Amino acid sequence: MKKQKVSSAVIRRLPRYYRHLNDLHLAGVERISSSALGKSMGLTASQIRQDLSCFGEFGQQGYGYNVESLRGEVSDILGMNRGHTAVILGAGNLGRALLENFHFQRSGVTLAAAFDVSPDIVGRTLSGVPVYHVDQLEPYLKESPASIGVLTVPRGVANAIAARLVAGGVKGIWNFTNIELRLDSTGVIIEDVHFADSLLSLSYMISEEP
Amino acid sequence: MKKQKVSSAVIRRLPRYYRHLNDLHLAGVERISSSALGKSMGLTASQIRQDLSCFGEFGQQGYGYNVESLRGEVSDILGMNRGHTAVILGAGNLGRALLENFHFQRSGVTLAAAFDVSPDIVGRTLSGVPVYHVDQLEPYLKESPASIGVLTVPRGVANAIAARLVAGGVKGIWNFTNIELRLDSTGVIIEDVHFADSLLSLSYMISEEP
DNA sequence: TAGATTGTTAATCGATTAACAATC
DNA sequence: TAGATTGTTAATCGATTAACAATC
Repeated sequence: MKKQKVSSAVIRRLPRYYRHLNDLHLAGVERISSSALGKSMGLTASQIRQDLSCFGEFGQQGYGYNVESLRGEVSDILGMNRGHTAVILGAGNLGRALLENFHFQRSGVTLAAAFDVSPDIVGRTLSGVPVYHVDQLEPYLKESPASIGVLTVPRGVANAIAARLVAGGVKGIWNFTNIELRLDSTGVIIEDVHFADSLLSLSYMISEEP
Repeated sequence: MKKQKVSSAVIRRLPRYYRHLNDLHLAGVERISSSALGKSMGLTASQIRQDLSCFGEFGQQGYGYNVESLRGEVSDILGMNRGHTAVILGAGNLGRALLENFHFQRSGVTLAAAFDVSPDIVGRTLSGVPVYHVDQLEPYLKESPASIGVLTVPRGVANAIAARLVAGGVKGIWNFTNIELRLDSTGVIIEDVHFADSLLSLSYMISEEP
């Protein structure tokens, strides 16, 4: 087990490893070599072995990797078994789509509550998740700490709500607003999902040749 | 103007440049140097000049860059003025959230139509966008070509619908399903938005220290 | 003119790939 | 045992940073 900083390129590949290993497991595959896994993922065998070696020695010479046990290792590495909990801030269209459709539990995260300001939904329960008024955020987090805040509020209040989440003790913010949060030096991790950036990259790639 | 392949690292930064330049413009800033822009974006001045030099010479010694004109250049590079059109496949929760909330036009893309199978919404118009039955996809695209297909259908039908989009002539697929589409050698670009991967990366990053 | 800042070339750094001894 | 495949070290490749002449 090495104890050097893991590069962000590796971190970005870990969820893909998990996804592929899970699919292989569901398909009944028991063992796989780095070269076979590489072929199916579009990576080199070298890269896979190099990546995994950041975290331990999971394979066996002459055999390869046991799919189920490697999947377990990767899920541990990803923190899927840490019992992370999340709260959603903003139950508008996008917040609700996530709440009702995205399977947090499949990533090992328990979605515990949602917060909004609209009287139409505050007090209701959506897909088993209670919706509270944003005023209740601080007392709620005091009682039920959460490690992740999902930010799906309007642009204008994003930074203010983010600051309250940080004060409330979350460790990470999953940011769906299209602004860049400024929370320097708080140690809180921000993971951005910038739809517009993604669409613009696609636009660039399909625009190249005439 | 160099004519060498632009690395994907640069492509990923282009939308951020656009976003920052747009904000600066809206804030009334007229000119900016690479070092000032770098400071505000968390990049080195060198990197910004290096990135921009892939596409042309947009600055002036001793002065820097004109914000408005550089914003225009970047929007051209990104293909925002190419008149791209998009269709959404799948008007369930996520598809509808995109349709009703995401401002395609701000990325220079016109959202022309949505397709679904549910009798509840086929035939309706949501946020000005007509919803047709998926059966109509082929005749629709023949009549009104689209460059981008937004894929928000259930996992099970994703590959089949993607293939139909490709056959219908789209140049890119904005993929929100959590599978990896296999469209090798069609030349169609796939841009993935994998929520689960993003959340798992965040989970990893907040799980490191005990 | 003097100061500022570019575009570009060279140097450095980091990530990917290749090679191979170890060993199941 | 022989074949397969690992983990790791070394080589290569690419991306970022630094330096600087050119020039507004």
